[in-house]
Parts: sequence; C-alpha cells; structure tokens
Amino acid sequence: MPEVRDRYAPSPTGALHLGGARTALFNYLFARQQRGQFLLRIEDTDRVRFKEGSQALIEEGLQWLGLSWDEPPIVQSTRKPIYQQAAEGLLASGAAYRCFCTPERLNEMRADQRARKEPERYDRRCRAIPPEEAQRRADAGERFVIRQAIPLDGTTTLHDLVMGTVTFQNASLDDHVLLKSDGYPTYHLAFAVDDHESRISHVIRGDGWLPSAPKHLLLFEAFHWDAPAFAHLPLVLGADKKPLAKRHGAKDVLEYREAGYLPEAVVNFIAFLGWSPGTTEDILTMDQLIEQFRSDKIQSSPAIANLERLDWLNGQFIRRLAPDELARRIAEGMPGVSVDALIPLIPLIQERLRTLNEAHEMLQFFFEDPTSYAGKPLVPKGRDAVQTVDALARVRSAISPLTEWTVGVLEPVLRSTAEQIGWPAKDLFMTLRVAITGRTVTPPLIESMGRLGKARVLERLTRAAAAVDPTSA
RNA sequence: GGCCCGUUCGUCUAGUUGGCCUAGGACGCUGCCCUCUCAAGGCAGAAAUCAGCGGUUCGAAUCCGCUACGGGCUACCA
Repeated sequence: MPEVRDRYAPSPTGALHLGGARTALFNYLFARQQRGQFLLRIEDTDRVRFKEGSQALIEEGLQWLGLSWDEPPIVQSTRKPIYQQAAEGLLASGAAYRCFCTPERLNEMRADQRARKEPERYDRRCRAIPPEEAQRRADAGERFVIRQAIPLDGTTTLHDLVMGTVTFQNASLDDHVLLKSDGYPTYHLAFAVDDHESRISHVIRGDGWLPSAPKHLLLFEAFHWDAPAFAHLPLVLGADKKPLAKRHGAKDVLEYREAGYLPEAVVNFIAFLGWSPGTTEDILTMDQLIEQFRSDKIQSSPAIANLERLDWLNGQFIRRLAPDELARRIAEGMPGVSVDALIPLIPLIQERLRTLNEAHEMLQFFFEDPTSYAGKPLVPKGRDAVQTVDALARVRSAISPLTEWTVGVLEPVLRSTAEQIGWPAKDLFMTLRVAITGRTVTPPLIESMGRLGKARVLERLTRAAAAVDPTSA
C-alpha cells in the first residue's frame, strides 16, 4: 500500500482561523493515524491578496495547536519555472492552449451571457487558434494565459471520501486558466503539480473545491499522473451562519490563546465540528483523536461553531491538568508572578476556571491588598457600622493568638465567633470575604485566609475596620 | 441563470447493512441537592412529529422520487 501523505495548503492572506485550523487538524489526524506524513504548503500565487507575515502567523497557530508538519513547507511563489514548464507540456500535448482574450473582451462576453441567461463560461474562442499561430503571437510578445482544454463531452466521476460519488458532465466545465499572464500559476495548476511532486496520497480540503474537483481529475489525467484520493470537508460557519472563511471577524486561533484557552480544548472543539467518533465520548486528547479518526465519519453538512461549548471544554481540560502544569500556564499570563508562588493556590481555583485568564482576576487579592471597599457590602443587611466594626474586632482577637494557621483550626474558631456575636456564619463569612479580598466572589474564604497567612489577614482586617463607613445604617 | 452539495432538539452530534428509536449523548437553559460567595459536582427536567410531500415495505430518520429551504462554485482568488 502506498504511503499516506497529506497536507494543509493555506494561502497567506491572513491568519489561521478555526475553519482553516480544522482542515489542518483533519489532515494531521489522518496522516498520524496512518503513520504517514503531514505536510504544509504555502499557496502564495496570488500576489494581490498576499499578506506579509501571514505565513509566520499561520505556522505559529499550527504549532500552538500541536500540528507539526514533517517537511519544510513548499512555497509556491519560488517555483514559477516549474509550473511554466508543466503548462508548456500540456500545450505540447494539446491538453491546454494559449488564450489571448483581453480582460475587456472577457467582461463583455460574460455580460452578454448574463443578459441571455446563459451559463457564464469562457467561450473557447482561442481554443480554435492553430498552435503555430498561437506560438507566433506569443513570440511576438502578445500577452496570453494558458487554459485547460476540457473534453467537450463525456463525464468525470469523483469518488470522494466524504461526499461520496459525484458525477459531472464535462460539457458543464469551464476552460479555466492554468497559467496567468504574469507567469504565475493559478491554484489548479500549482495544486496538481505540487501534490504530484510531493507524492500526496490524500487531498483533504474545504468543499469549496468540490466543483473544480473534476477539472483537477482531468488535469492529473492530462499529465498522465495518478490522482490522489479526495475528501472534501463541509464548511465551518460562525454563529451568524456565515462561513468563517468569508467573515471579516473570523478570529485568529492565536486570539484564543490570548483569551486563555488551552490548545487541547481548541483541538477537541474543532475536531467535533463535522466529525464524531460515533460514541458518546466528547473529551478526547490528541492521541485519542489520532487513534479514532475516520474519514467516513466526517459529516457532509456544514457545522456552526458553538463557542459556549468551547468554554465548557476549556474548563474540562483545565480540570484535567496537573496542578503544577496549570500553574505554569497561568504564570505565562501573569508577569511578575512565579510558578512557585502559584502552585499552592491552584487547588483553590482549578475547578472554578473556564479560561486561564480568569485566574488573573481570581488570584489578584493574593498579590495585592484591596485598594478600596467602596460599593462592597462590608456591612451585612440588617446590621450597622458599629456592629460590623465590632465583629471584625472580635474575629481579630479570636484568631490572632492562633499558633497553628490552618483551615482545620480556623474554621471552628470563625464559626464559634459568629455564634458568639449572634451572626449567621454566612453573614460573617461574607463580611470577612469582602474585608480580606475586597471582593464578593472569591475562592473559598478560609482556604484563602490560610494561604494569605496570619499577618496579612490581620492587617487587612484592621484596614477594613477603618474603612467601614460609620454613616451606613 | 448554470453546475454541485446539504437538511435529526437553539447548537455540536448518535443513528450508517431498514425493526433494539415511544430518536440517544453533549453544550446551553430550568429546577433540586451540596454549599462561606462563585464555580465544580450530583440528580431531575423542558427541548427534534428526523425539512415537506409522495412512494417501496409487514415495518423508514434510515431506500427511491419530487418540492421547499440553506449553502458553495460559477475570477488571469485560493
């Protein structure tokens, strides 16, 4: 059996969005599972849409997701002569021809076709030019493109791994351009030449290419090359049901990294966009995905990316992380805070996080004193300032003699203090929470006090007491 | 207009060799439990007449046809 080799072939016109990432992931999973190779190719033959820096961004996105490629990427713009040579071969065999039609004539032709409600297609005028004459005009410096000479009749059948068998009438196919007048190939030519040269066995790409797949099959035939197998992937849509690829707001995968998402979660999320293992499992690691991936389980209908699910998945993966690993990842986003300082705090927040970034705010009070209690309910409902200051003082004197500073000794002391002053423990805890953290929503209070240490707790209690507004009822 | 593809809870999906589907799971949502706040976790629940119609069949989400709707392509873009 021939070796499996596939590839992700983005054009560097922007960053890597979720849809592109999914195409890359499916190629990667398939290649890894088949013990084959996964390649990267940069399709930069469109010099107009080309964006500087895009390739680096795409590569960084892929690396972040853990999709490593096995050979240095082919960059198409560096291979112009190779495509030209291939096109000339086609010219010689009659599978392609030179076209001298100007853009103006093409526009007029299409306008006419539209007016007559005919299919808009190249009318093949130049296909009738004798090759010698075409050669002469080319030699004389006339601008031309090279078009594929599609068979006038018959059918072409594609056996797609996802879409099944699709048959096209050759008569409905256009003589599309293979080589542009600037000497660059179009996608079609470059694709065939490169995939052949790279010995690609499986082409897994977006289903936008499905309509041109028969032309690609015909091209391979014209070259007398074996065609690869095809799998066309349905679109990934945004919440607005518009294809991600077409939206201006399509997010770069690296933005998910900035927002505190784990690459494991993003991978899991996009894997299930149009694919499922056929079981009820929904949290899979990359290794499990590799093992379970099957191209025939790919959905043939488009999928809408439901970001709420990504949030949930992210929380799941965060909870599965080893505590020191979680600390490491959180520290990356918290300049000035060491991994070691974070490790003891992890148990307090690990099961509360949905994104890494939430840890920053959740943990802030460990690293800086509350700056203000304005607007915070230091005084419980039904109590007044005097009672609150008194409660704070009672807690202070109850805990300051403590020689052992653990949850086990703190909790009973705090509860009995609440009882002594006649407050429900809930109320006392909230007052303490606000006093010590400056917040109403925090990790568990007593554990937090334990980690903060006695000195800092006592100090904050004093400051809070001083901040209680005496005019509050 | 032409050529293709698609259509199961709001969303991701299971279902693919027709009966085990009075359609299963997950996210989200609602309620309850747990509880020092918030989460997490546990339990329960609402939610798809399987796009519609017509066939085939003892029996169809699963097979066939038509219709509707959605989408892609229709560039010297990829």
